[in-house]
Amino acid sequence: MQDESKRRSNRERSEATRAQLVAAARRLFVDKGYAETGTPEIVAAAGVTRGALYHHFADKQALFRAVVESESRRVAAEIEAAAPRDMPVREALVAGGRAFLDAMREPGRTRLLLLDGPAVLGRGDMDAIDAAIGGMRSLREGLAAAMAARTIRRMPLDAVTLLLSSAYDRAALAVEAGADPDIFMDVLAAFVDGLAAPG
Amino acid sequence: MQDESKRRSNRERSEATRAQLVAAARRLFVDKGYAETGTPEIVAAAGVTRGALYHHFADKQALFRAVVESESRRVAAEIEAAAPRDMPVREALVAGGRAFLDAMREPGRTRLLLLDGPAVLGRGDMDAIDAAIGGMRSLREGLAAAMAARTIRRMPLDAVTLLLSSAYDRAALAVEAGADPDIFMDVLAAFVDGLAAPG
DNA sequence: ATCTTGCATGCATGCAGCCTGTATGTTAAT
DNA sequence: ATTAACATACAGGCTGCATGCATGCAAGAT
Repeated sequence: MQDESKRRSNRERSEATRAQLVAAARRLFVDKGYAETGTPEIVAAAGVTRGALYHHFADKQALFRAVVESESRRVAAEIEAAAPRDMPVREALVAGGRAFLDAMREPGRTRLLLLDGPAVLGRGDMDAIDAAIGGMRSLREGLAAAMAARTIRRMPLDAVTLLLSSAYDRAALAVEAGADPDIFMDVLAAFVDGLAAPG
Repeated sequence: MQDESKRRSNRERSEATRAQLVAAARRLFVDKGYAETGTPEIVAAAGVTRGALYHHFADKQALFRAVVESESRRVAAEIEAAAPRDMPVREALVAGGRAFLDAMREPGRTRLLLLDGPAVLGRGDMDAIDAAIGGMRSLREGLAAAMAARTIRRMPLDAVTLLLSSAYDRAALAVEAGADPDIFMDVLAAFVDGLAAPG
């Protein structure tokens, strides 16, 4: 076993420190919320000092943003794994929705992405993150495909995406609060089917 | 002009002080957000001291809750004025939705009720406020009437209410961000019509 | 009816603890 | 030698509480 804690390159050190900070921050932000979590607590959990934190991140909010982006990426990955692009459009929408609700049951995700995220980063920034790397991107693509295939009516794509995405978000919150996922899946499916093209 | 600033009864003093605190807090919470607004700033704007604030409210969060409840009541009042109980059910749903979007254009309401509210008070408390005194109560009643009249299908009422309410919320945010209200009204109407009972 | 007496209410001030962001110092990589 | 990666120390601000004071108020005594 050669010495692995010393003689690290700067790149390695930075990446390790950043990862530890993001991981520790995620745990604490999830457990206590953004406002109630102090940077002294975060750096203690990460095993570094506040100097390291403010070397790698501009401020506490920037660290939070890193946590949110990481989490958003994971949710999107789970959705895309469950609803690949070559799946039939309606089936993909249902499977993607189901995967989203499942992914959001991972503890802390609703708090990070749906409660603290919008309040701390602003709705505009959260929408940008969601549209770029989050689950909303998948939904938008699915709806676009469904419109192209005439599975659902042609409607303003961005507006439909935003509103449906919002309904999915609220369903995730309800499920975490103890509601039955199947009931919400059914209602969400009814929403989508209600947009079906006539004929 | 008789002396009106002195010799106030205790009740009058309390109500005046509370009202000034809530009004000043509302302005500042709207302008800068909950976290960025300090109690020294609030009491200065209200013309009182921090002692008065902590005499009337348990903490900063309790003051925020008072602001949110007041705002929620006003939104609900506007909705009920536009969609009285004796209106035909589908018409009432549309009129109520329109009134909600209009009411939410009052500056600051989206921030108070849709961004800071859930983060500061928690989704559970915000849902409780919304269901008890806010716009969600009207929506729930409208949907219940529509189901009873077979205007829309019979579905789990609470789930439908929650998801539709969430879509309306997101529409309000989009409108405030500059989107065209008519587009979102159309999409929301399509959602409701998609739930129409067959036949 | 008025007066006094005791208590509760409404509020002001000062304090203790904590947190954030920055500036400065130190060690290790390049 | 120069710079990156951190550690430490400091300044300012904020929250919640504890204490102190003045006024309203209720009830009995006169």
